[in-house]
Amino acid sequence: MKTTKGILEEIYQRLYKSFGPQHWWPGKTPFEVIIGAILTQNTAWVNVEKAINNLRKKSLLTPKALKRVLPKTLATLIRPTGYYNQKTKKVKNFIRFLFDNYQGSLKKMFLEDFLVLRSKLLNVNGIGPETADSILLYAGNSPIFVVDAYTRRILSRHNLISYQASYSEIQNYFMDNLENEIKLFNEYHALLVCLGKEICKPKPNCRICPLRGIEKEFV
DNA sequence: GACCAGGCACATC
DNA sequence: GATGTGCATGGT
Repeated sequence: MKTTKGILEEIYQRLYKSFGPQHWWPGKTPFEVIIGAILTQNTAWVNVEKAINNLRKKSLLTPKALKRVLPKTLATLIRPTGYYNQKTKKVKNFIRFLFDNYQGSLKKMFLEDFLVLRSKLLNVNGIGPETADSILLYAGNSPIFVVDAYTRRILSRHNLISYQASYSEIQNYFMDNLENEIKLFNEYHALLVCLGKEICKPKPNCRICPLRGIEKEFV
């Protein structure tokens, strides 16, 4: 009989052993992380990279530049990520939020208590719980666990949570049972994404899954 | 050509 | 609170 804490540690160890450190987030600056977090919503990362590169070429990866750019221009540049009209509004909404509250300064924004900032980010149209938490953890270096579709799929496949569990239920499942360490939260989520991309897909390849049978040890 | 990808807002019950 | 739908490109 293992505890939840025990099985979460076991999962982490196995993933780390299989895939190694992930060095997340795949973005050069905190601002780039934030834009990437918005653009990757329900979108393959390879397409986000194309959009980020388009923005970089036009020197648009700064708050000021994105404040000035015309929505139509922005939409064209982020087209590869899909939903480009929606995402144009989302990016613009975040930029407006950043200037209205923090004079366009990420440094000032992250001086805010991270739970207060979280609730403010959730009030920005286009930023939901996963995007907010990704911003807080990977751009702001705050101790919060990011939950995504892979997390839900992997845990429910192993009968550790219900597939219908809410975002906060899954988040608490981790945060109530893991040490409150930024580095651990960072690496753990990245490793789950790695497993999800490689193996735990809609059509899984359980034969080579490093977590195979882990739920049986739990009972 | 079908299926999928590191969500979210909004309408409706 | 749960469930359904629109948003859209690009890779496999």
